[in-house]
Amino acid sequence: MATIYEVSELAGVSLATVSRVINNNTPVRESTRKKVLAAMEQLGYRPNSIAQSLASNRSNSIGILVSELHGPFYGEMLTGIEAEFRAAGKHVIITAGHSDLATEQEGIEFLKSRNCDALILHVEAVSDQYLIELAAAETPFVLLNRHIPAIAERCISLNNELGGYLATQHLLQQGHRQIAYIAGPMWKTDAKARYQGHQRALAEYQLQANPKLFFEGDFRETGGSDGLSALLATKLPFTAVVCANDEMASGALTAAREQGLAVPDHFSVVGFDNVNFAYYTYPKLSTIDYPISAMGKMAARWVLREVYQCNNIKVQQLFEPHLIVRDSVVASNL
Amino acid sequence: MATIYEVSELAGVSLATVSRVINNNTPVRESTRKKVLAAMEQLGYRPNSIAQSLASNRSNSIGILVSELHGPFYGEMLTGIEAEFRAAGKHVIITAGHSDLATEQEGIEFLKSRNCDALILHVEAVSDQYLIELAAAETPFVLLNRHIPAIAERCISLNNELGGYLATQHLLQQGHRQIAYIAGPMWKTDAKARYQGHQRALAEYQLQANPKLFFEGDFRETGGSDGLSALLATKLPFTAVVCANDEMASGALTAAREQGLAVPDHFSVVGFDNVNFAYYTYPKLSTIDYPISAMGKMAARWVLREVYQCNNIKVQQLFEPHLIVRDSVVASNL
DNA sequence: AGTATTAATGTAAGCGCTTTCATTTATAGC
DNA sequence: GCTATAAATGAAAGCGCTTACATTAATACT
Repeated sequence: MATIYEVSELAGVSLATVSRVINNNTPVRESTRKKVLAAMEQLGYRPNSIAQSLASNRSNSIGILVSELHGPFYGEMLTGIEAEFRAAGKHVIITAGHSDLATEQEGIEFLKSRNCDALILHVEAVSDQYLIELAAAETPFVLLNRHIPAIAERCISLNNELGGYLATQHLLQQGHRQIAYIAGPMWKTDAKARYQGHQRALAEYQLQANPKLFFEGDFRETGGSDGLSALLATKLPFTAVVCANDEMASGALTAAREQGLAVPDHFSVVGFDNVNFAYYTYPKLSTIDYPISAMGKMAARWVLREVYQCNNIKVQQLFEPHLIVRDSVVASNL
Repeated sequence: MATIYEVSELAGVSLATVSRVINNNTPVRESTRKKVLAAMEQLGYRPNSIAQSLASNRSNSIGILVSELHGPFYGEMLTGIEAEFRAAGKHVIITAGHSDLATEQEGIEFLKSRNCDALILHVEAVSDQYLIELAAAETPFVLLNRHIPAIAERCISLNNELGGYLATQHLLQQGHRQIAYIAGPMWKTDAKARYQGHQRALAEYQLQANPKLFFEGDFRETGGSDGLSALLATKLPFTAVVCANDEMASGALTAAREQGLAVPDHFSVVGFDNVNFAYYTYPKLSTIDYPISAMGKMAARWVLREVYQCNNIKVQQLFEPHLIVRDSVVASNL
């Protein structure tokens, strides 16, 4: 593979001149430029981005650390981010942290060691303190779906509490009073905040969450189907279930069907996230819209503005969820 | 950030000795090693993988080019690959080609320029010739879900024709004779092969595909719902629909429901891929299992064997699909 | 034509590491 | 203690590019 040395020899110019043509950032006489470009073409020369990165301490790439690579939520997040950067001529380097402390830290180190110009971090296990210290280091990063007040300027997040509130408020407005809840893992900030919103909505109707109608799930379909089975096993009556995400809601729908119960005839169901398949469940799922693709784009724009000085970009950092009413909720007939 | 120069000064040894400790591949006296490790710890030294890559012409990373970042198919593929490499201490660099010729070529160039030790390519737009020429170059790569005879040793693929055959054979065995077909984009090799299998199964029953009961979809839900609407609009009777993938099957299920038709009561439906949500559709989808996660792992193992000399690894290159019978097919009552 | 100023280009030294070959140190045998 | 051999370590030259500063060439003005 030809190097800049061979191009400079063939074109009859210096290394610096070839580099100026590659980067097109300082003046080069047009006739000289043509000579250099012809030499590159003839030699099939491609700049070595590893050497460029070492020499310039830049890499024109952004590292993205997500919890998982599968599932509609992450797919939409990554698609939103990658589309924004592709339009800006940047590449992304994606790695997964699997909600595990050591793996998340290794992922961050890997991306730093690749000399990424910036990181987009969707991390759950590393501590706030770790991220505050990382913010004091050189590589800029933006946090997706997590809010840390000490570094608020680097956070793109959703008001999860409001989302939990809207889900339950919708059911209360439909007359429901006995509402079950299938939560995400409660060590997760977003799972906790959604439940807090649920409790706030109940409090407005002088109601309290019944701990016997609460199941701590895992944000997966199996968490939803296990959760519904557990709730039914209590024999306690309920007319609605709030699930802390759509995947568990989907699992709950399947479990209900398997036990011969019709949604929303027997009870209503609300999810959270509005991921793509929510439209295709049967019945179509009422849910809380989580604009993750838009948030992903916004994280990308934050990087373009802060790191690449694209100064005419506006960045929204706090997102508000809103209710999507489909077919899985009906008025309570009690 | 400390460099190898500062470590060598603090430890009182040469650069080469520090490098030997970093790589742990040539002898270093134990007392020397301890001195160097202590210096690294004190300085918070982290090797710069950009410089390592330039100096050694290796990167300990594998580039993966997939068509999309969203959707269950790609999520499972990426998860399978990444899990295998994470177990081997390697990192992956993921980029998307979006089934577009220029974007796929840019993606390959990007991954090559990152000095990836190998590439895993799920590409659809670049030509066989392009890939044959790439095979003659330095960077090793393995193709996922594509078979090119000239470079067969680098291909991990599924027998798509057999999959199409099994889907239709199942319906024929259930007594169906009027079978509609919603295809993928027919320029795609896998879409074409699946339809060829469909035709082969029909031929065994002295039947021919009815061009009026054929719709060319796009492998997306909308292709399935549009396809079903188009098929119903023909007013021609059919008792079953084969969809060339599960996402279109899901769209077909939804479109049927929207037109007040019950699956499988009104007609049966078979999909292809067996992606995760096929289990959660209503009714549960009969489909053709496409072991994409296993194939992803196999591609990773190919790289570990061919590039990293992990010689006790067996690699299966041709995968056979098989039928998954769930609830969306019943016997034809004609 | 000469001089001053500006534009274009060249020189050379890294960037942070690896690795080959040379040198030094340690060890074994007599 | 001396010599031969082996082990450990050091010196130095890149890997492919960028870029600061110096030099050369071009241009404008008198």
